[in-house]
Amino acid sequence: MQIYDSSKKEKIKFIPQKENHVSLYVCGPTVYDDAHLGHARSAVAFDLLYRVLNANGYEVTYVRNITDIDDKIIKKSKETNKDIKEITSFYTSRYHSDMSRLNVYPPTIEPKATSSIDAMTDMIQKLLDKDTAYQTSNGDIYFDISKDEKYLSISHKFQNEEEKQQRVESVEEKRNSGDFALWKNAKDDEIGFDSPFGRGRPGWHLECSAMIEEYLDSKEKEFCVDIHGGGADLLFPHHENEAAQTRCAINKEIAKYWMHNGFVNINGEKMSKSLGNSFFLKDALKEYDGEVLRFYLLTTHYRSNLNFNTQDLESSKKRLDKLYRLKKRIFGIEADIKTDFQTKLLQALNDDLNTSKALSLIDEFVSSSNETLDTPGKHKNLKKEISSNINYIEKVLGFGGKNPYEYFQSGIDEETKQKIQNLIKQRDTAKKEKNFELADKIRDEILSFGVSLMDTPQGTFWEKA
RNA sequence: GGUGCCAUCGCCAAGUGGUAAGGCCGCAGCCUGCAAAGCUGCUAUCCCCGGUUCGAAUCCGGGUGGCACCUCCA
Repeated sequence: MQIYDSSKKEKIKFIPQKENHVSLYVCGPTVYDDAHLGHARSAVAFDLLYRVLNANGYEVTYVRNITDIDDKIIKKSKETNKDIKEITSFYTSRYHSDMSRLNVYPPTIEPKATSSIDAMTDMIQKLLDKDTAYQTSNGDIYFDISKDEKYLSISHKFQNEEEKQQRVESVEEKRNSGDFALWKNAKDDEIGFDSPFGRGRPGWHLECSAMIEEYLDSKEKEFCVDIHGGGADLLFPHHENEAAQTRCAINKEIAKYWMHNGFVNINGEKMSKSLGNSFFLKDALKEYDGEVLRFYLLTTHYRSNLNFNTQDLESSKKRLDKLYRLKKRIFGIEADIKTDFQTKLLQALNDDLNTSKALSLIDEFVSSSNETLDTPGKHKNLKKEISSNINYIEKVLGFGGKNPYEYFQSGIDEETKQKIQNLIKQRDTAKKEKNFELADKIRDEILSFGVSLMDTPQGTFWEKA
């Protein structure tokens, strides 16, 4: 496999530290609201990586955290007058159900920040002991970036002398303007955890370093994890700070490879809460099947930005529809045959997850399969190959696994389905009697349910339009 | 202001030195009672200007335009 390392800024051969085993850590969501498409993009991108690693025969330990203590959560708690725990458990389960709609596998381990407080305070203690961290008079603890010689080596952010010496007025006791909080002292009524340094809560960057050490660190190896991933906006300062903490606390680099996914843009601008242009995944899921959204998110290479628009989403739906129509044609046939197509598909994905290439291979596979199926004959072998290929597509790309009839009829209630079936029978009768005028009239009626009809030698089928 | 990414057909999008994949849309045809679905065919010289090279969308230099990070952010 080749992957693009966003810290080295080049595509390089992927070699895990342990043979046949990969440790993967991805920054997960802060659970204070529903997930938007951007969260979905990141989850889908790394789910794809997870699947492709598996397809290459690696055993993968995949950790994705849940940030369940944070200023935004506290804010939400105050606004809604709800307990923090209530908010975080609610949005965690919402996140899980949204992601499962997108066929995103659960990670191997999904630790919560609040469950790793001890690991975090241990790390802070190590940093305090080395004077790489310091406590201010109000009880907050900061990381001193000047103590880390390799600071900025991950993001390559340039900081000039002026900037380095510049003090942020609000925190006068900070040694360097770039110093970041490891521990925030709890004010009177705020939520807090007891620690050797007083009651408080951890800084955001700290949890990933602590969790990686707790769950993934291969002690005897050079790097804590093989791959560390997240959204491109996390490269700086989040990942830079994580790396600094780990480097200074336990004297090793946190990750061998860094991978960052691009954004979902709306009208050319990054989708974000603060810009007010985000929309919830759950709303998109009302209109489109989760697999359509997943397919759409995969049309653009994970590192590029994806400019959201419904025209392209529609185009993705049509491409996925075609795969499912092919699946209908071989319905009932199950097989597991190795094919050239599968090799090519994996090859494309092994090249830094080239999904555009992979998807184009699928289009060609669907088209050529249909072409052959259109010629007279039983095509028994071909059908087995098609079935195997679709199963493989589901395995590595995460779509195409549904029952094709259910896929096309999802969102239509039973009563309507029954009505449609009855009308189809009436139309069949009219057709047999060559009463095409009536048949067409009935078809118009059926179409008004928002479905389309197709007459085949096997009978008349309908699909949600 | 500092740092970085990007610019390929109406739309989406691969290709990163050897003569432009694929999809959507559109047009024509086959099939069909008519449709739908499916199939076939047709549609670009790669933002601009220089340079390197036998050869560049691909490398270098200079423009222009867009976006991101530097503050919470997938």
